[in-house]
Amino acid sequence: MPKIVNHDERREYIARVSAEIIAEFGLEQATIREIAQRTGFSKGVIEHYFDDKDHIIDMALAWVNERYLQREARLTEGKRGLAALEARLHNALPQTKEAMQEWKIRLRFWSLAAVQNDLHSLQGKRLALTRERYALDIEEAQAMGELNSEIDKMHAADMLIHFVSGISCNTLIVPAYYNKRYLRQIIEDLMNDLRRHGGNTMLRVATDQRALV
Amino acid sequence: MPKIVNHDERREYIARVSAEIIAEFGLEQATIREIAQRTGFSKGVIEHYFDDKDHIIDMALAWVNERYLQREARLTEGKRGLAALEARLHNALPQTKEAMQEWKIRLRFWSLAAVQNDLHSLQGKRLALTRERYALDIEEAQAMGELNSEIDKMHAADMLIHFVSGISCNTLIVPAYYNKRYLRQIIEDLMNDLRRHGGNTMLRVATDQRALV
Amino acid sequence: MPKIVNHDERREYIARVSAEIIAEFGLEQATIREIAQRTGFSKGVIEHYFDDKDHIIDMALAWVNERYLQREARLTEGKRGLAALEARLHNALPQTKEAMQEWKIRLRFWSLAAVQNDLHSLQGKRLALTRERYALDIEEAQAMGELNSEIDKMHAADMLIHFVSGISCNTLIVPAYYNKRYLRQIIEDLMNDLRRHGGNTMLRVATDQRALV
Amino acid sequence: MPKIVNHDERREYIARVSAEIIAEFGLEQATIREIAQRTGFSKGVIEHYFDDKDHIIDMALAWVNERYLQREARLTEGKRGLAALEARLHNALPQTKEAMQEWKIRLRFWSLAAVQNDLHSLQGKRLALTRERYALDIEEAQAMGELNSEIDKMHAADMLIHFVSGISCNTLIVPAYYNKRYLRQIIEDLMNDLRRHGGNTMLRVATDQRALV
DNA sequence: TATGAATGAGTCTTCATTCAT
DNA sequence: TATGAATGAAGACTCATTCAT
Repeated sequence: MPKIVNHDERREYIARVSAEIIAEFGLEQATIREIAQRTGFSKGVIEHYFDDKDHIIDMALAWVNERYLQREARLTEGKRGLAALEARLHNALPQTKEAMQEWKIRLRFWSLAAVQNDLHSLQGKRLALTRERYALDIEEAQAMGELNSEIDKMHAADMLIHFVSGISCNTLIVPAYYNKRYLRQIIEDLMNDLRRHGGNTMLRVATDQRALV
Repeated sequence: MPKIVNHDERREYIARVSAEIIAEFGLEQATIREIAQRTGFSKGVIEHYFDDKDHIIDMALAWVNERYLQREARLTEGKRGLAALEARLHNALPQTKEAMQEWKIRLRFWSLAAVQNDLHSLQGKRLALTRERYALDIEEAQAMGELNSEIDKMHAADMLIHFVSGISCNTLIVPAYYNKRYLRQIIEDLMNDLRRHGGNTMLRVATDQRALV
Repeated sequence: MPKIVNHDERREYIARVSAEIIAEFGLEQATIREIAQRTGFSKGVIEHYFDDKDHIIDMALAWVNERYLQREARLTEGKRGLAALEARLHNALPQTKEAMQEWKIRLRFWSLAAVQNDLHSLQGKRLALTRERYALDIEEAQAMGELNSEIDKMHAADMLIHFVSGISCNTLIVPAYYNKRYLRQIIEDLMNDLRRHGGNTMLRVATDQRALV
Repeated sequence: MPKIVNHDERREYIARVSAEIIAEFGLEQATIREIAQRTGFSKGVIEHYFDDKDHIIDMALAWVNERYLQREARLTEGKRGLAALEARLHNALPQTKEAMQEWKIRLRFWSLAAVQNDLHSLQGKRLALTRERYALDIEEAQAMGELNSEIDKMHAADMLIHFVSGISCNTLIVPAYYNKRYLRQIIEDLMNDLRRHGGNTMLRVATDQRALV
């Protein structure tokens, strides 16, 4: 009998290492050789667990998304309405090494999806799921009287997503400017605005703040 | 007597073609051979005008940004305050083939900058310039009484940039969902909100609207 | 207590499956992995019964030849002279799925033997045996008065073998042209010629000649 | 200006060397690296002149066929009827190093075509052309009174092709048995038979038959 | 100034084979 | 006896870059 290996575990491990390489050096550097070296396996082993390079890359992205979702689930556990929304935002923005890593990978795949139409449907599904989660928070917040009930939850969810996407992208490319304090403050402002004015203003949130940078 | 050629013109031409390839097929497909073929020049000529491949790519990005800025200048000419801001937003969002192309390239470079720290300063400068232009519109709008004077112009400009970045990214990867009508509506909503409430609400903007998609 | 397995049976089974793969997809596709998958055995088992890949391939060819010979024996049973010869020809030509398969494999090994001198002796022996069987039919036909006794049986056998080889090769590579009806007709013509003219023809040409080899 | 290179010439050279490798060691050994080494070019040069490996192999086969045809044209020049046919047969059979080489390559491609249906049409065309050339000789021989006019020229041509194919295959795999003397004798016998009996034999069998195809 | 010939490093992928379990 | 994990060599192919002409 051969050595017993947990395939899923190993696949996950390889996917994780691949994700790390992508986040640290870029997709181009995530060669099979590099992955083999960093995992400590030989090239053949990598092939053993994955059909081809694309498969590895897909799994790396899936792994990152999965980690992101699990963290979100953990952080929002027991929370509802604005509290859940706040946790969700904190989890999404690149405030930690992990989230930063996720955004680097996500951004790389976005740039891929931008020129490969066959990826639109996959990205569309992922986005729709995220929108649903945000919308649910808003809906609950409305039910709990935390938010103005006139707000269109789907649209608001979309706005939040755009916001999160934009901030995160800009944080990645100019991290010195949009630092952790900035991100924390943004979320705090946003939540304060939502709590105090029921979802008014967004643009005004920073008026009573000191310089951020 | 050597043939007279306009170096800058040729350089620009090559940069433009490179940008087109990147936007259409991705950075990976923008090989020197492909660029040579599409421009009609030989590989040697390409090299003659550029140090190496990175140089070509840099110029392609610069060319795209230049085109974007010139278009913005043209569209905002004679406008001030919210009118200028509106023109700026219209110009930025991927509503046209050109803007779409620009975002595809921009996104690709962001994903590069996300893993190459040496690009941060360049991107930071570009971002700062954009922020300035937005902030100036806001300042003028405040001076003209169009906007609440309590608004922090730099922060508001940042918020707008995040917004624009996020919407544009999402449009690129799920263009069927975030279509042109959606983009137009978003800008209209935003401007209405700014005009009516002096910069309140953002999240509420869509409550009195029909479904967007 | 070890599991009891019939080694020869298993070896034959593996050889048969390998032969099928070779006939259907070519020798290159007959990888150990593919053979393992098709047989349902693990790669290790395959190796256990065969020294290496060459061994498998050799056995596949041997298996095909064995099947061919057994079918010939069955079809010629109780027949002598021209009747036996006719059955032999029918059995050899690629008129059935099986014979077609055999020729595909044979052809592949011929192309191997053509560049590997160490295979000449093996192929020479196989050919000699075939020549013997054909020659025996001719000898019996002569004894029975079916064929002109002046015919050199070895030479005639050779001619028939060349004929069969050539027709079969051409049938493999242009099956639409040399279809089953064509093959049937060829054999019929040949037998008619032999029966009517006693082989005064192609087969007789060498009768007044010295030994050739 | 770069070095001027005659592309066709170089392509032909590479094709020739590839053909030599195939004939000497087999198709599998005709790797790009080997071809590069034997031609004295680098791997990149090979790529420069050919789209991919298949292209090289195709050209190698084409080159061999071309050489064969040109030699045939040279040898049959000024000849008609049976004289031309005899020259054609002499040219085809593997009596020389060159012809031997050609058959090795031809055989390898036949074994490929046997399992790749997409090659049937190509092989069919080549075969048809050969059949035409043989048929023309026969037609002229009939016109000149050398051959029985009842002979169906297309069928006779086919028979000759089968014969040539079969003899050549067998010569390749058992060259010690079917040596040059054997081949020479075979042709002599065949021609004698045709001259003396007007082809009342093998070639005539189908005359009183319906169309076969 | 311009060409494209030439190079060789690097990529993914396939595979026979070995071997620990 | 049996499994499949692991290895590493070798294949085709792509590409930026160099350089003679």
